[in-house]
Amino acid sequence: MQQAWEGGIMANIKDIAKLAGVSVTTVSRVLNGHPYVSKAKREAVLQAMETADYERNINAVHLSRGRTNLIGVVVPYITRPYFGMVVEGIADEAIKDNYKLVLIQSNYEAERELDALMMLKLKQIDALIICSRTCSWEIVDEYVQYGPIIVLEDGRGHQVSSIFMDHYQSFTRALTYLRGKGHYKIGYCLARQSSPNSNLRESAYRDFYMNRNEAYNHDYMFYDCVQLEDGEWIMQRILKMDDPPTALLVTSDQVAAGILSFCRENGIEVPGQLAIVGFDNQPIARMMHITTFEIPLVEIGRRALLQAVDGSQAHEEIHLNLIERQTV
Amino acid sequence: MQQAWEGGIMANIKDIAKLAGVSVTTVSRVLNGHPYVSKAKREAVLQAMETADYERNINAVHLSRGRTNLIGVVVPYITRPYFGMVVEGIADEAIKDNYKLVLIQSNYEAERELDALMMLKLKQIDALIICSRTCSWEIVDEYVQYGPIIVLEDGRGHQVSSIFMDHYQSFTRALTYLRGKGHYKIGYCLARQSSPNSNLRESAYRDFYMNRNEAYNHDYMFYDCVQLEDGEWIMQRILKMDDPPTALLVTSDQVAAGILSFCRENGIEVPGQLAIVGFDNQPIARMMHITTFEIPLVEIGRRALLQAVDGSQAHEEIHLNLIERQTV
DNA sequence: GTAATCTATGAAACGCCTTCCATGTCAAAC
DNA sequence: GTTTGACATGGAAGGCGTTTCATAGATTAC
Repeated sequence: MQQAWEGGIMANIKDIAKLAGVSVTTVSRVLNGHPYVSKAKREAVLQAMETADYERNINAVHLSRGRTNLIGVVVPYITRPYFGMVVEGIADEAIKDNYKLVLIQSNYEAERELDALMMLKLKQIDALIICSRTCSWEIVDEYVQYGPIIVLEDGRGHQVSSIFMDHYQSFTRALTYLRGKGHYKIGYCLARQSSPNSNLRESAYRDFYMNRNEAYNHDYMFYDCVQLEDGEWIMQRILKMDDPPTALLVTSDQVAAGILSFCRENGIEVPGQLAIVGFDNQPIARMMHITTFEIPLVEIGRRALLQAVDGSQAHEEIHLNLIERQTV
Repeated sequence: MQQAWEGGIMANIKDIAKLAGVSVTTVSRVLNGHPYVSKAKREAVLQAMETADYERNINAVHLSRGRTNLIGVVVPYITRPYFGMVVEGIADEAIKDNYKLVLIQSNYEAERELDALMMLKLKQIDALIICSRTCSWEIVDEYVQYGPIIVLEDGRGHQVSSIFMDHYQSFTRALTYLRGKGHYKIGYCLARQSSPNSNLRESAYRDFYMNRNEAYNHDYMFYDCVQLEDGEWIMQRILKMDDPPTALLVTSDQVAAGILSFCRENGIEVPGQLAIVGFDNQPIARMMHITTFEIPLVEIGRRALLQAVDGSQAHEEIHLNLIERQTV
């Protein structure tokens, strides 16, 4: 299918070659900045491109090279600030390396993630960054042969690159910190019940109590806590308890903010009656003075992109810092 | 460049044709679900594809078709909830139509937006949705010939599709509403000083006061207000005023939330001392009971994608509804 | 002075799929 | 009994760069 061009037809490399009186090879060399082109011919080619208003057919380049300079990014929901920040970092870095991003919003549906993996297989994207995995490792492992896959969770033991946080340690630290402040009845709010990160956190919690030979209350565990609004039902449930927790580890500042907001409106003193530790250090945590673990999400996004471009396998662990503010 | 394949080489359509004993045309027909293929051959082809673990080279398809099923989306910052919600809508709808998104974060740099326009020209994307424009109309107009361009602002008079809000009317309505509540000293907080949407709002403001032969105070106008944190400096400035505004039109719920939060912490009564009207109806507005104009951002994103796919030119105007809560 | 390099250049192969056009069969229509 | 149209199938012409290989003159090396 020929392309429209002002006054005729979109020029292609052949036309340019003819116009400049050289071979297509030479034009290609000029196009790609290869050496071994005489100054005279280079100029003739540039002139011809100018005259014909030439633009490379990028799809032909992709076909020929077998690469697209496109990198896939899978996020469950782009509206969640956590993922927004990661994508921001990825996008910032992508520009520098002349990559573009293909955004795949998975809604945590395996099928959509599979779609993204398939794009990698079909070489529509050069690499894939999975910000929160839905597919099983078995499936992901099948696709590593087609290109770099980067995950934001502990990927050691798999042929992927990964950049992940020390959730076990952070949770342990948070628990110790709260214990130091006299809290024994500590609850937590997680996002997905059985995500890799959640598992890590739950083991940290279990171990913390087991190591001390103490029992813990299953009512203090909340799942599917992801957004502001979730603060409300969490607190409603806590209010109904005979023996409510005195502290809450909340793995998203959004949820922490929702909880805190509810408390303020309902006269529940924070940290007096309820201490709150958030995660992420999002703007809202700063605004509401929430004590939280800082996660350098933008930076993580950047590094993920670099890993994607680099292609060599690596595993980076990120240590989180606790920022003490006013909710503990 | 041949592709690796288990035990040899990635099969291509020719291999399949040979394996199935048919022509490549027939294979292509099966691949694309065209009619006029006998059941026997169709099955033979499917069998062959199975055997050879065939996958189409998507880049070849793109080259051949001159389309990529990719749609570009330009947003200044993906972390801003406003754009996050729009992109969410776009992504939701894109999946249904089997389109993927290429995300271009412009940071309001014209060059990056130009990059996106260039992708359209090079047919790397089939259409482009510009959520907040940076380039001049002259430039955009040049690129409409290469494919559908959709803008989220009033695009009437240009060869683009557009979906936009009645900002003039909404602002007028908000002002009337506040006046009805006894407010004369009304200020506003805008994002970019000279964006199309801001201009609309400023004219509404000016007209409102001019029509009444009243003067207005230039100190009451705040620009570059986009995120939570901006609430603070806005309020700091207001606190320093001898004659501060009694009401504020804030064109982002994020900023409104920041302002409200500051007020609560500093004993400024809302709406007693300061009334606040937000825009967007984001989750945070619901949580903080902010009176706000609802903008159906996700739905707008959806429609934008539909316009992109559809390709026919259209201009949709969206009317905003005021949601009365507790800040006026 | 001759071998080894470097510089320049182009033909042709390669990446791979879609689609137009031509051809042929078979059954329904008149 | 012939015409018409639906159904089937394949050849070949696109769509367009990149890259390998071959060739040859110009230098440099020893």
